[in-house]
Amino acid sequence: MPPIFALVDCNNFYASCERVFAPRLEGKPIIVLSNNDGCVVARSNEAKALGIAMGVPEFQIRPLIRAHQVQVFSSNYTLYGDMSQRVMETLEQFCPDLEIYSIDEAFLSLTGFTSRNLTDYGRTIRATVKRWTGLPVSIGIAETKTLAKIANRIAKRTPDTGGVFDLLACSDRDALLGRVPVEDVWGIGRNHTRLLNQHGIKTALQLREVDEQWIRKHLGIVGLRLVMELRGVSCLDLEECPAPKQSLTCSRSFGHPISTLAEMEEAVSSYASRVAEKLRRGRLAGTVMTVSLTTNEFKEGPQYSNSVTLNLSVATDSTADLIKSSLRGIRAIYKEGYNYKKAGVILTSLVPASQTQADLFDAQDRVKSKRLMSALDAVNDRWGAGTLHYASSGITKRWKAQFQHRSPAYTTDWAALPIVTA
DNA sequence: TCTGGGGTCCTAGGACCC
DNA sequence: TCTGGGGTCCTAGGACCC
Repeated sequence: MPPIFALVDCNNFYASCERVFAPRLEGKPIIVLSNNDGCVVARSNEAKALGIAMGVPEFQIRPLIRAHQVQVFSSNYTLYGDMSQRVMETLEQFCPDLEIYSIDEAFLSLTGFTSRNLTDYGRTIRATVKRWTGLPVSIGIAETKTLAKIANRIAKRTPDTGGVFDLLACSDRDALLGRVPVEDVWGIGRNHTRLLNQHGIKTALQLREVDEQWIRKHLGIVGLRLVMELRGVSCLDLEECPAPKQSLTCSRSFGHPISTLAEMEEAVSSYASRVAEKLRRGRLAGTVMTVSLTTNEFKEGPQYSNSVTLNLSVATDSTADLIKSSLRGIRAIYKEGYNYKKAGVILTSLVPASQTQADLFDAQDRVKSKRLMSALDAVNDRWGAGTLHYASSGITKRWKAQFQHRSPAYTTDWAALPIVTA
């Protein structure tokens, strides 16, 4: 049976999540900012219409924000993560074969659903998600994932589709592909766009017709797959079981520049703690740690960035171990005389925690450490992240990122439940 | 004053082995 | 004169994604 994919994508996801809990903002421009309230990472349609671009720094659009009373939110990942889960659970009711592709997107396999009118089925899905979660979605349907992405884009931009577009049921496919700029094709980024444009390839339709040898040479195997997908040959399967994670990162910009080793040690050790928590949550342990730091490239003055990779010799998920290594790393690369903007801790060579190798020369009491970590996680789950933490992570944390416009955790914290007044 | 964070996959080139 | 070649593993860097 030939495969059929649907791509379901939440419209302006973060902005829409904020609006669900602030219905007075219906029809108003909304933006959501990145960590530290740095850049715009989500915009409602009204904000897009004002010309606010994705990724612009907030300080550059302040006059626009004031002039049009744009509603500004800091990002609230607890809220978005919970809303995402509700959307995915709803989709599962309609189609058990589902791949959660990102926080706001899922691919469904509609292979074998052809006895139905797929556009109608999509409309039912869309209406149900809206009713159960309050969030608007768009749905694109086609015989490959890459084409489903394009169908989704058409659904989103063409109001009379009612938010659902089935490329299989469409008679003028070539005309539509001819209107899709090549940079909007899934898998074509800035650099490939430049290369393709230099060779006169400007649309999805033109990309589809490119010679296979040429594409293999210039865009590699990934590019070749992409072209085949545009031709309707499915090369990317639905991946229902996510592959095990290969790396785990905590990297953050500071609330203000750091210029002392002591403060840098605090930050890095708190990032290492965060990585340790994520490891334990995923029942993983890590063997190789990379610690990095960097100054602010947007500023004048001397720049420095560096990283160091440490082999931990034994896979671990212990906060104490990881802090110790992160401090060793940061001391190796820290140089006096710079204003640092950001640091990070990355763990790689991850293995399931149950399969960690015992090291004969490892003198530590692993059982004791494990009990300590369980207690630490339990307290922080119950009383809030960071209730218990290692002293090396600092008490004042002056370097921590700022969130001036954060909305409450409406759906995950009893104290923040929205209140309905009659 | 103020510019995010967290991932994956592929490729080219070097080291090493036989 | 003229000095192999193929396979594997590892790593750094590039490109892309949301």
